[in-house]
Order: sequence, then structure tokens, then C-alpha cells
Amino acid sequence: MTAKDRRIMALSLALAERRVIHLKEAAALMLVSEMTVRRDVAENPDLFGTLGAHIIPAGRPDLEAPYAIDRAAESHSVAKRQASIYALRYLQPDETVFIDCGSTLTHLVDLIPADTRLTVVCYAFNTADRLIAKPNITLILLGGVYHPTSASFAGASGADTLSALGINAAFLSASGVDQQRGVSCEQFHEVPIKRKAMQMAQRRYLVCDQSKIGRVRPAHFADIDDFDAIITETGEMPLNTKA
Amino acid sequence: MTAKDRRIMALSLALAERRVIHLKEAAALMLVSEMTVRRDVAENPDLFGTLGAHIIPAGRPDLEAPYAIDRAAESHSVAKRQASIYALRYLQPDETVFIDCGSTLTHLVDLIPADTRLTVVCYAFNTADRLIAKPNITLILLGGVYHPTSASFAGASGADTLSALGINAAFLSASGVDQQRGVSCEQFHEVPIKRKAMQMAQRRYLVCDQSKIGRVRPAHFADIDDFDAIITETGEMPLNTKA
DNA sequence: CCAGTAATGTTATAAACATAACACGGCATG
DNA sequence: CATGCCGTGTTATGTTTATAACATTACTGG
Repeated sequence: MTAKDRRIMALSLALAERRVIHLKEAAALMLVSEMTVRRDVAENPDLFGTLGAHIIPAGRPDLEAPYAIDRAAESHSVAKRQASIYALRYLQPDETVFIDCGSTLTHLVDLIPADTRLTVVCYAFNTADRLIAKPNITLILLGGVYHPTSASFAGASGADTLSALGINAAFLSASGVDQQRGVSCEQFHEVPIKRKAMQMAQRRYLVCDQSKIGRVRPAHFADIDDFDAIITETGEMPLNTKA
Repeated sequence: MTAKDRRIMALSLALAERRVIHLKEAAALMLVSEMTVRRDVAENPDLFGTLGAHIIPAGRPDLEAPYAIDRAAESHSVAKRQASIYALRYLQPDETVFIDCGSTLTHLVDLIPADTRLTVVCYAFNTADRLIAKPNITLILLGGVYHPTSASFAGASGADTLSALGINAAFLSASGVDQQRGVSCEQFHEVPIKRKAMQMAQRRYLVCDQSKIGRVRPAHFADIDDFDAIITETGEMPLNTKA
């Protein structure tokens, strides 16, 4: 048993350093046949996964699910992407911007050119994840307790940190936008951060797809004319008739 | 040009939802031949990468580099893993623990069983990343400005948040441990958080490999007998003769 | 409308990969 | 010291993937 154990140990180790390792490489590494490595991997599905002949760490629940176009349509990802393309025009280089959580704004992050220098404040894990990969971004993450439903962090210190920052533009997301009942989201814990970010920002943009218009969700956080513009897949609609 | 553009757009979109997509699936999705998708992918190496017939988002600098055993040996990963195995014994279920940044403790995180319920406080991105995947962990991330060198966040609010937490055990890392000159790390911004975490914790463990013993690094943050134990690949050495 | 070029598809062939079947050696247990 | 199991390697076979060459279609500028 011990030789085998050593192998799976070594393989986990190698995978901790690199994210993938090729079957052939792994076999050469521990001086056994590819077949043996295959069997090791197959026997430990909780540890290892595989993409063709490449061994990867386990826990990629996204691999199994076939990509359903309807699911993508349902989630309005094309609309979100398009809205983000419009929103990108409001993102000025060398500024400090706040980026809200939610899947819409991850598209915005993806669209930021690699050479754009920017300071970004965020509180969502998936947003931070993408920003870390970009070399010219200074990232400020608001911490707190992690909420899996929105992949975001929430806590008192987040709003505190925000108060000490000078923010040029805030990009907010919402899952409900109603003329009378204002702008709302699903999670209450997002509200204090959204509000504080809007308060601190010079410019406020709401980015969402048209399907959100007319909907009301539980957590209200702003009125429509608190924003300088609402940006959807059909373009921007200037507001701020208040000021 | 426009049809092609639409395709790479759609492919980016699909990859934003799932992390990988199979060549065949992608071809079916946009109603072109696999060959065309191959060419699309090959023409945009800055957007897409490939693992066999699986298309993945670009920016995996770890793929190209062949896995060098010497580099692994150099980084003492086996020793770190072993030290973490010993450290795991001090991790009690249902407690609140602090986990420091640094590659050693990412091993500890990897070793936490999936069914262990735990509240974990951390401030390193790679630590948080691994913890999010674990269902029974409540994660508290200390935010702040991101420092790429240590993949960690630093800021005043981190220490503040810590003061409001009750921590049972703190697992610290270090890159220098010297009998006379105490325990030190590379980055000064880690010091306030390390100190506060130690101050708040009931039990304090230093986890590092033997190569760190006798070394002194720039940022001093504790003395040796501030710890309840120092845990290395050879096992734990109880201390705290102070108390 | 035509030539020329870019984009896409098709096919052929080689390489890589997956899987099953069987062979060999060690090393426990009776 | 045989028996049988376990771990491992080898081989054979079919499938998938990679690449290049060529055929077809679509698009462009004149």
C-alpha cells in the first residue's frame, strides 16, 4: 500500500504547485507506467480529475454539466456582456472605481483591457479573482464574512474602508429596477456596501440587462435617479434629472 | 470579419460561464466545424488556451513550464506538506481559526477534511480560494489592498475586524526563525495582522519547514516563545515556557 | 461582374489517448 | 511451499485528437 500512497501524495503535491500535470509527465515523474497513474487517478476521484490526458485537481463541478444554450439565454449572458461593453466607455484609465458583485459586472471586469491602469474596489470573490490576473490593476477587496450565494464578502469593515477611499466611478448591479419602487437586489447584506459606495462616488452607473426593468426584489438600495445613467444591452439612458 | 468576431465573443462568453468547453461542444454550439474553432482558438492565444481538445481561458502561465522536480525540492514543498500534516492535529472541528498567508499553510488548507466544520479567518487570496470550495467552512476574509508578492490583502480594517473576533487557534507562517532574533517574514504589511491574530488567539502555532530555522528575514513579528508550539516536517516542538 | 483573397469546410493521415485483456512478480495466508 | 490475490506492466485494439493539404464558399475592391 505504501508505494501507492506515496504516489498519490506526490501527485497531489505536484498538482498543488502546478494546476495541471500531463499523464505522461506524471508517469515519468514517479517512475511508473502511464497505466498505473491512470489507475491511481481513477481510484481517487475525490482528489483528481482529468481533462483528456491532463490530470487536474478534483472539484470542478462545472465540467460535468453540459453547456446548455437555453441556460445561457436564461441567464441573459449576452445581454449582460453587451451592457458591460457599453459600461466600459465610462471606465476612465487611472481612476479609482467601485465594482459591485453579480454576474453582470464580471463581464465588465473581463472586458477591461490588459494595459489599463486602474484602482478597483470590490467585494465579490469572482470579481477579485479576475482582477488579480490583470497586471495593471491595483485591487482593494472589502473583506468580511463570505456569502456563497453572491460570492461576496460582507461586514462592517467593508463600509468603513470605503469611507476612507476617494472613488471616481461606481458600477452597480441590481436584480430589480422599478420606476416607482426603485432599485433592488436579492441579498440584504449587499445593501450597506452598495449605499456607501454610491455615496462615496463622483459618478454612479447602474449596469443590468433589460429583463431587470420593472422587477422588484427584496432588498431596496437606491432610487432610479440616484444614478447618473442606467446602462443596459440597448445602451445607456442618461438620468440624474435630480441634480 | 463580423461572423468570426461573434464566434470568439460567444466562446469567451461560454468560457465565462463554464471554465472549460470541449472543442466538439464549442463547434456544435456555434454551428461551425471543429477546424474553424481550432483556428479561432489558435488565432487568439491571449484569450484562449487549450488542454487537449478542451478549450480553457487564457492566462495559465503554469501550463507551459515543465514540472521541475528540483524546483519543487527547492521550495521544500514536501517538508511544508509534512509540517501541515502535523499541524492538522491542532485544528479542532467547530472552532474559529486564523490561517496566515504563505505557501506552507495552503497545504494545511488542502488537508482540511471536507466534512470538518470550521470558521476560518484569513487574509491571503490563495487560502481563501481553497476554502471557498469547501462546503463546511465559514470564511472570513480580511480585506485591504492586494499585495501580489504574498497574494495577500493588507489594510487597517483587517486588524480592526480581527479585534472583534474570538479566535481559538492561530496558525502562523514565517520565513525566518531564530532563537535570539525571533520570528520574521518578508513583507512588512503582514506584521500588524500577524500580531493582532496572535494577540486574539487562545493558541498560537508556528508552521514552517526546517530550512527556515536559523534564518532572519526583514520583518520581525514575534518571539519564539510567543508560540505554543513550532511545527515542522519533523514534528511539533512544544514551547511556551513563558506561561 | 470578376479576379483575388480570406474564411470555412472536408478529407486523409499520423499521433495521442482510452480501455480492456492478459501476463508477471511479490507476498500474504493457509 | 503452494495458492491466490494485489499491484503493476504490457500489449492490442478502437477511438479521439492534431495537422496539413486541398476544396469550396464568401467577401472585397475595382
